[in-house]
Order: sequence, then C-alpha cells, then structure tokens
Amino acid sequence: MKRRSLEKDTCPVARSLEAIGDTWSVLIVREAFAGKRRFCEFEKSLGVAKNILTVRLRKLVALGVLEQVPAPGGGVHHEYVLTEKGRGLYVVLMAIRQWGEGCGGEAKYVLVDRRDRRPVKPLAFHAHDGRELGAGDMELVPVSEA
Amino acid sequence: MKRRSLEKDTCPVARSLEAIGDTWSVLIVREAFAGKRRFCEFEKSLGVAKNILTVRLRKLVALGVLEQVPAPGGGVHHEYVLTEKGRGLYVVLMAIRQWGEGCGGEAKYVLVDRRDRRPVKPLAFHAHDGRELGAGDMELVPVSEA
DNA sequence: CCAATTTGGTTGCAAGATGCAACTGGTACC
DNA sequence: GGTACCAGTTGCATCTTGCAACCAAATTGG
Repeated sequence: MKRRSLEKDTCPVARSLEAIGDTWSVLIVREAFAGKRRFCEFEKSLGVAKNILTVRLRKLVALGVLEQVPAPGGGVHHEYVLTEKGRGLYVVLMAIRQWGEGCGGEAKYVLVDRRDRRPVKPLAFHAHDGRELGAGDMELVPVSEA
Repeated sequence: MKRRSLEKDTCPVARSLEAIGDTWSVLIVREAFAGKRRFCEFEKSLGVAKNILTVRLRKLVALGVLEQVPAPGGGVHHEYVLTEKGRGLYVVLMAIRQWGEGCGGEAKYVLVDRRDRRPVKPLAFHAHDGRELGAGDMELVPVSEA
C-alpha cells in the first residue's frame, strides 16, 4: 500500500519527516551543505541511482528545501542550492552526526569555529538562564498553558 | 533491489540513518520519549501495522536504541524502553521538531524547563566562549588537523 | 566539422519494502 | 467457559527501490 502522507500530521516531527524521513534525502542535504550543487556531483558522491536522485531532488525542491537556480556559467544546466529553509536543517544534520559519533567509536571529524579554529560545543539544551538541561529536565506543553 | 546498508559508512550521519533513516523508527522513538512502552501503545498511537511495528521494534532493539525489559507487574509481556544510547536521540528529535515548527505555521507546543516552567532556548551552536554560531561560521575538519 | 564524452535525465524491469486483513496462541477478566 | 486483550505471524496486493539501458542536448577532442 501507499506510504501514508505526513504533511497534515499535527506533530511537527512527523511533518518534518515528509522531507527528511528518507535516507537519500538526508544524504543529499548533507552533500548540499558540503558544497555539492549539481546532479552529477550528488550522483557521484552518493552513488545513488539517477532515477532515485531525480525524484528526491524534485521532492526537496517541491518542499522548499532546495531550489533550482540557473547555472552560474550561463550554461543550460541548473544547479540545486539550499534555501533558507534548507539551511535550517544544519542543526538537524549536526545533531544526527553528533549522535552517530557518540556511539560508534572515536570521532574522525570535529566541528570548529572558523574564527579561532577551536571546537564548537556539542549541541545541548539550555534554560533561559543558560543552565544546561537534560532530556528529563524538560517537558513539552501546549502553548496555551505556557 | 536491496536497500544499501549504511552500517559501515565512514560518515556518522549515514551510520545514524541506519537507525533513524526511516519514518516509523523516528516516530517510535518519539513515542518512547512520550512514555509509551508497550507494543499496543505504539500500535494505537501511531496507527502502524503490526508486522511493520514488529520489524521496527526488533531493529531498534538490535541497534541498541531500545531494550526489552521484563514487564513491571511481573506479567509475561515485556516492554520496550529507551537505552542510554536511545535517550541520546532526544536532541535529534527536538532538532527535527524545531525545524518542523519553524517552517509550518505557528507552534502548538513549547519545550519548557520543568523547574521554572519557562521556555527552553532553541537549539543552536555555541563557540567555546559561548558566542552563538550560524552554519556558515563553522567548518568540519579531520581531528588530525584540529 | 564529426565523433566521443559528459550531463541530466527517462524508461523498463526484478526484487525488496510496506500495508491491510485474517489468523494464532497466550493471558486476563467475568 | 466465554470473551477480550496482547503481541505477534502469515498471506497477499501494491508501492518503492535499484540496476541497466537508452536518449537528447551540450561540451570536448582531433
């Protein structure tokens, strides 16, 4: 049967999964952050089948994560670049990376601050006063009760 | 054809996708954070087919995200609870939630600090000295160069 | 200029994944 | 004993994925 659409789900997590709920889409976005822009660049670096890539790129464009821009050299080909919305996925990508590194041996890459080349602090939650919070210290409440 | 295995991929993002690269797995983890523990609880709240749920729960257990514990009341049924590794997905889940809320109308829920009921700061990167960093301010470098 | 290659796809399968419904085997309740 | 619930399993139809082959336009090489 058809995979259920999550677009109208009330939960924002579920809605997000419409865009990043499949493996190739996430990897495409990862490559986009790495500077890849063209069809063949994604194809080569990911080893994904062309037909799948075609469909995924179109979906990401339709969802506003990527956008097609006319080629820079004035050529006939276009390129795929992250939109503002797409760039917002950086935190998500890095959260996933952080988790994958935490439980899979020692890290091979570090995220550093461009300015001073020093490592960035791991993603974590902070209370309004700056205290760091763990998963158990927080609660998700309807805005009406906030 | 068979979906490619990502377990041995060098990229931690790709490896993580082995666990959370599919929609149901993410939603199951979300429900687990919401306190769901039993097969039928996941089934009812997600509306997922039993056979799919069976396979997903087994995969999450195999990957060390969930673990089966003997039922609390001494009954014959077991329950599925998040492991330490699984609880590490909280940041990922909330990053996804944050992204989904950011671009889909107004938020319906807020994450608040249990202690003072005040909203938690959105997830963001911080330099070693506490400055907030955007995606463009950071770079991923091999540890050898760090 | 003509041929070969690259780019960005489309099309046609075969096999795997997903979803529904029906069924099973155990416990729990009355 | 009969009914209901829980946690699955099994079968079948449909959807998705992946490979390979093909294609047209543009670019490159000689």
